[in-house]
Amino acid sequence: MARTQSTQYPILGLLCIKPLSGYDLRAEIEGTLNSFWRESEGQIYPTLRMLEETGQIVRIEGQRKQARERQVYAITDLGRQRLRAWIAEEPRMQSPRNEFLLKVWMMRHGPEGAVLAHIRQHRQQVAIRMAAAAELQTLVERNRSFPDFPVWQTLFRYGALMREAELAWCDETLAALEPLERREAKAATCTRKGKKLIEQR
Amino acid sequence: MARTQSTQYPILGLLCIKPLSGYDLRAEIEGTLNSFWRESEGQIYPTLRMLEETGQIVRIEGQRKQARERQVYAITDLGRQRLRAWIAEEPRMQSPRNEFLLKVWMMRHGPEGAVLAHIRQHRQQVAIRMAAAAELQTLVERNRSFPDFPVWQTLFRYGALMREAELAWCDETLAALEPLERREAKAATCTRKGKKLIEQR
DNA sequence: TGGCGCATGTAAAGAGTTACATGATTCC
DNA sequence: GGAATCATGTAACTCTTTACATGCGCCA
Repeated sequence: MARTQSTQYPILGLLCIKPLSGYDLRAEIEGTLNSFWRESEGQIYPTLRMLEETGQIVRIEGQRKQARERQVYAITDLGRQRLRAWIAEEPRMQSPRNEFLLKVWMMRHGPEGAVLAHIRQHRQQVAIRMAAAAELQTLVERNRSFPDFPVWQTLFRYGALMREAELAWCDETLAALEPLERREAKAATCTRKGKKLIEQR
Repeated sequence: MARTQSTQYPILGLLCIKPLSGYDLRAEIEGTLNSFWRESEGQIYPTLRMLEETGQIVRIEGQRKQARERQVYAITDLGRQRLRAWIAEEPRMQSPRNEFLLKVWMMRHGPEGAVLAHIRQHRQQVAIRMAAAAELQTLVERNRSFPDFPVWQTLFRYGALMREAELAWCDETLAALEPLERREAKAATCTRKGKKLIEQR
């Protein structure tokens, strides 16, 4: 048995705000939840069908008569109930799988400077996300009166704190490891030269 | 097509340090990589076999004659080469899937106080991990002369920075949301009473 | 002799990714 | 008429999880 499916919950959560189509859901997850949730295309439509079959959502627009007609779904009381129960459960901690840090950990087994380049690029990507988040936040600021506004604020804050910490780490680490790698690169070059000489004998 | 398998790389990385058995690998990943990598039990042994078949590791102890005999593996030049190539590739960013933050985002759709309780528990777990990391760090401090020591230091630092930010966020958020939820709980109680009266009519 | 830790493995099932196929509508 | 965007969906594949099976050696 694999773990239980989690795709359904962000869908139910979004439908709590207002009825949406599969396409909308995808855009919404991509656009506003993307800092802490991702959903792959091939997962949304089957999940919508499952949720409809189990009575947690209903189709309120589009009868699937015409092909590719826009289907809009709304959450039902049962759906709201299920979501409520899930929220109350203790969240399963995402066991992390961070390729970036794994590569940092192994940096001495990779080509010279490769991981330092990864760190520099990571720093840049974080900076870009930071700017994007700031932009999104100013957009959301207009809905100050929305009841979810305070919670959204805390999530922006979460992202900001993490990204700040990440940037600080990148700077620290580059400062600490760049001179080190340069020194080792020199040493390695010497060794290689030495080896070559020996092999040439 | 799913993404390419990543289990093999932490295994190769650990075997770069010294030869290990499947059991050791599991313990090592659980014990020292656990802040940024996880590996499920059922994945290690099949991966070891695959790596052996493709010549990236070799068995240097245990002939599989006796059942359940300890099998120790060492990395080969080919394995080292493959690992090197993988490290040089740009790391794929982990698209996040954070149930905890998803529940925070939906907190108004869950039972009163449930998510605040999650946040309090989260804070506690982070504090525990913080202490565990500090302990591990003092242990590692003894190997100052080890060539990987500077890199390990930066990884400890990464964990410390993230956990600090996480704790700060928990405190901030609890301070911001606790009074809010109390106020809303009161309002909701009034509403419910009102509804009941109406239904009793 | 019975329990615990070391140790290696297998099987089933489902979750999730990727890539592709198809068609409607809008706008130039 | 054609390109871009909106929109729904399927198929193949494989990774990962979970739970279980097996057996050795130690030691109280």
